[in-house]
Amino acid sequence: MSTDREPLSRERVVEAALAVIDRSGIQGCSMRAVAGELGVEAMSLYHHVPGGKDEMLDGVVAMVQTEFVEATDLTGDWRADMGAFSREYRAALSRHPNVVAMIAARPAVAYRSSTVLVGALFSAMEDAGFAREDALRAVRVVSRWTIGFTLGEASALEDGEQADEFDEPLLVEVFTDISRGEDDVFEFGLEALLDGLEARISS
Amino acid sequence: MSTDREPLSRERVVEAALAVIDRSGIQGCSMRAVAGELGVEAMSLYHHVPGGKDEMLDGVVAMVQTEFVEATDLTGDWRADMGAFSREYRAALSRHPNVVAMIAARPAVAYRSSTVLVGALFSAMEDAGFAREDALRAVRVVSRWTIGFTLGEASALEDGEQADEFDEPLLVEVFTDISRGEDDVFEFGLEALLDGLEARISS
DNA sequence: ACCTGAACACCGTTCAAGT
DNA sequence: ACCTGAACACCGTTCAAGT
Repeated sequence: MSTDREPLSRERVVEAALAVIDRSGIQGCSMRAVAGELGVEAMSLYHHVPGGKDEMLDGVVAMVQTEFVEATDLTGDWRADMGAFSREYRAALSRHPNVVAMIAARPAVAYRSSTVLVGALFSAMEDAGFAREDALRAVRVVSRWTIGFTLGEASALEDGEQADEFDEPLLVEVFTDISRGEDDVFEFGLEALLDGLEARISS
Repeated sequence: MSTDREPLSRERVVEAALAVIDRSGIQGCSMRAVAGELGVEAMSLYHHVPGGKDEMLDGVVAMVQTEFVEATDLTGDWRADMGAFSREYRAALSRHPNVVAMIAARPAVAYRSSTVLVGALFSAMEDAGFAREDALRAVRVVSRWTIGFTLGEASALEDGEQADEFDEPLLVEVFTDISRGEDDVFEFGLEALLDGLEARISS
């Protein structure tokens, strides 16, 4: 009721865009649909997002990224913190599966929104004896791994229960496995990666 | 000259679509553009790709995937083969950077096109003493890692030399590092991951 | 200042019609 | 059998006009 008359703002536009994307995917996120969500005409949006659709989608990425950054508590222990980084990242992306592909395609926006977190991770890793160069590489490796994992996860989910469609027994096994234990595979991969990184501590 | 009169076929349509995507991105890959590439009207495509644009894009993913599968020589040594899998995958995706995001969003098509390869990898890993369950997990972890890495790489490239745009010194460092050594970071991450997996051999 | 109607140059896709 | 013209219901975006 009263919210109907709330004035438009950049934040409200971006929020509405995220709501539309969560509900109907990126395909369904037209300027007209976002405007409809706000009870307004499409052309009104351009006053609050002058850069048009691109700027609006950048805003959505930044918003999801902020959600994850704020949920992540750091302890100063590099291994615990890198794990928290990856797990909270995956959790935020799982809440917005349709946004994952957008984040992957907008690394600049993503990095910008998580500077503080990444900076703290660097410190923890250097304290633990990593070379600065390796700390830089490790953060990129883990964050890309997390995005790649969550992306595959989100798409496999979307593809649905195709497992029994395949005539190849191996594929049936792979896809059955996929739909059964995403959490297990995530933890398996994350721990393997962290083990491999730990072996690279140089001091 | 003579190719102008070659009859249309599913394969020629998919080839043309890949050419358009490589040149102008997914955005630029309209049915009209692909038809133009073939000197034909948009509506003609539907006779060879009855499923429309979606089926055409599935075909593009399968074609790039096949390119990578055929380039990958296996030795029977799990670690060498897993490395070859990841490196050749990255190489094929780097040749078609605009296709990476499409592959990530179509895991079913991707798996279907690489069954033989994945099957051989499983055997090699079981021979090396991995539990079957861990071999399944490892293949998914490495393939998603490779996609995630290449995706970030392709997008960072596209974003261009934004490094000096940032006011935050940490971001400048991260982005400078990004544009300098993608190969180094890839090898660093891949070896760390393989080390972590190797530690999980159970026999 | 903030919103909008009409218009422009595009989309993917259908369907009846041409050869 | 294979290709196409015209048409439909959509896009993102601009711009002049309304309040």
